[in-house]
Amino acid sequence: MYLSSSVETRSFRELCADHGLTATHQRQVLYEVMQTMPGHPSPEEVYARVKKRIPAISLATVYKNIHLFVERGVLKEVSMHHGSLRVELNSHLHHHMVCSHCKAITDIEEKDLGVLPALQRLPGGFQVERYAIDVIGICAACQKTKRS
Amino acid sequence: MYLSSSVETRSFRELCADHGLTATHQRQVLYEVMQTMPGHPSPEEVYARVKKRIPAISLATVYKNIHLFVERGVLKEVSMHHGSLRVELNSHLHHHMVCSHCKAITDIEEKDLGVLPALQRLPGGFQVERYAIDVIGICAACQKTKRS
DNA sequence: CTAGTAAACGATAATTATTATCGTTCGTCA
DNA sequence: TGACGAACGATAATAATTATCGTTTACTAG
Repeated sequence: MYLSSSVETRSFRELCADHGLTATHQRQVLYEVMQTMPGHPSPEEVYARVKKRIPAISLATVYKNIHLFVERGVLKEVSMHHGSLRVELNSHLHHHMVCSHCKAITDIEEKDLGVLPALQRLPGGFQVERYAIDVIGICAACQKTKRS
Repeated sequence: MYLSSSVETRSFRELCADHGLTATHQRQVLYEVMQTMPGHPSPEEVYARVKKRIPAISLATVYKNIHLFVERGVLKEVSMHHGSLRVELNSHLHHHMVCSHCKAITDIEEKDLGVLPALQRLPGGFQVERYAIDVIGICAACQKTKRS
């Protein structure tokens, strides 16, 4: 298995170089497939698509590369994923700061966020219940620990 | 097993009545335990605490009641949970509308949200990477389907 | 206060999602 | 081209969640 040398390939190799990734055929197909999936696919859905072009690919490879891509900023996860459901009492209005490194969740008061989005007419007759804002970044502890 | 008739119990029964739930001992303890957990506990963590007061309780009961409480608005989930990881290409700035009924995710442009939160000094030296805003509500399709 | 009935419970099997392991193959660089 | 670490594929293992089902409980009417 080898990489072709088309224009698309060249730019994919650049993308990998920019993000410190080695360029493999699997990663290229995964990336190209993602470009054809405008929604918010799950790993299984991505796997199904990639499998059409690389029938021998392993689901584990898809998972590993999705995580790598997210880590390096090529992909992002749609809502923060904490491994398990997290709940809280539905009391006063507040939002969350989530550490993208250690996944720790801290409350933040709505007023500390500054100006809030105004409730407007939203597309498609969507009936708004509430906003949930995640401020994603690196917590103080992980900043000290340096580098991921 | 029976319910005591303390003041706390009376208000818990009211809470259940308000949310259309039958008042059971397990639910009362679950609710009281949640009041002592200010963070963002997982079902397992809640289970561990509840088990101290009701050693015979089943993990399944904790899951079932957490879901019920979330459904009826007594609890809320910290980040939307889609059953599996969801990813998207990290392209232009946008956020998401999430249907709390069918969990469908739709993109929404940042400008369509109205005013955005201003980046301010955040508590604890948290270094912000980005905001992720979920507009939670009921999508048009689920509004037609009426009532959950 | 007691019986009837639907809802809730507990135990546990089953399912889903994700991660770890490990022997083989590939990509990079000298 | 050859060495070596990274990535891959297969698959076992783990973690999280849900389904099933027989028993018990809460609510209502009498």
